[in-house]
Amino acid sequence: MSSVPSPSLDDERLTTVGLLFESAGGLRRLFSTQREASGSPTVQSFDILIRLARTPGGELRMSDLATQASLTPSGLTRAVDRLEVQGLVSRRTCPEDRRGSFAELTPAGHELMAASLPDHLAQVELILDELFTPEEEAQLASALRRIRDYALEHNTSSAGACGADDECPA
Amino acid sequence: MSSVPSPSLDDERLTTVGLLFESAGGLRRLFSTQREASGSPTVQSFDILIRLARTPGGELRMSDLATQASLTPSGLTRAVDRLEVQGLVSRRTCPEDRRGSFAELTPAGHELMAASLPDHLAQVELILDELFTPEEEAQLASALRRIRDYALEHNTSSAGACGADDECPA
DNA sequence: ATCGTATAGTTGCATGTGCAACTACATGTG
DNA sequence: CACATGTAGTTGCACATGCAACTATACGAT
Repeated sequence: MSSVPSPSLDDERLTTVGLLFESAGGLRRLFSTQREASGSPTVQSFDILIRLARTPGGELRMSDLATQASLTPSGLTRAVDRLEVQGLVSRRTCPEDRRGSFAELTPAGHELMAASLPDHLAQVELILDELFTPEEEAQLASALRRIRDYALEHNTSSAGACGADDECPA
Repeated sequence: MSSVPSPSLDDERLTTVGLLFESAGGLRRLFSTQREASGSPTVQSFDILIRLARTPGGELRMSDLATQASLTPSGLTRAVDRLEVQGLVSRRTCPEDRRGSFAELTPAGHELMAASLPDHLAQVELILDELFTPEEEAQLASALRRIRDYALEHNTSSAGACGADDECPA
């Protein structure tokens, strides 16, 4: 009967990991449906735009942006292509390493973010403030940051281009 | 008072949300690369399989599985199609509601999970035990569960019918 | 009973994404 | 300097996913 001989199926850690995926996916969908109503760009596009907007200096290397957006270099190339066609982002060749490129918001991109961010921030605040106390939110952010940094460290071997954590706002 | 046009860009909550996406994406990639080495199914497939394996009774309605796997009904249909072709999952028509279907692991599916789970669990334990104390992990799980439940409650797929600019009062 | 509406799931089509191969530049070694 | 090796980013191709439209079943009203 008990064709499942592994009690490990009940392990709480598997639940935690499953919850991480579910919460991220669910939140993404939630943002997606709201965004759909306001005619704003897609969630993936918005994720890229907001990371550019939140970066001090306003520009990011393609590879860094790819990491932050959880995309492969190829996926990011295409995503930035689309944003460039829309006039929201522009590429700038890195002068010190001519292989590399920076992505930065155009004036139109900044405008769009300025127009979209209040709604988005309001929704985020509504959710987090309802679910968590400030301390709980800080603990959550800390825990997630540890997971992210672990993944960064163990994924593409050398990902240290970002210098310190604090340089990456998200 | 600064010249920054949108001070809201510095909001910590945006960072938290960004971390949620990054940590989930990073972890998914991490699992993906390890899984690639062991010749096991894709991460998306594995996510579906593990959720089936961990469900008491061993079967889930397609719609429930779609929600858990962060997929649309259409996406899940295709995913289960692939797993069915591989002989890992089978469909069973729900006797009480003939519109619905259950998905359940086949014997081969159970075998595969029994073979794959130890490695996966070991990796998960390695990560979580290194990053968190048991208390911290429980807090993290609790926080994520709240986010997931919030998203579940507010998504309902028909909520988009609100059409208003702000959030859905639903 | 019959109709109209709602729900579960599946398919056509378009798009986004990843992997592998490729180009362009950089860096180390003789 | 020439060459080999490594890195940043882009493209071809294949696949997975979402949206909208559709089928089949259930449920409620008259």
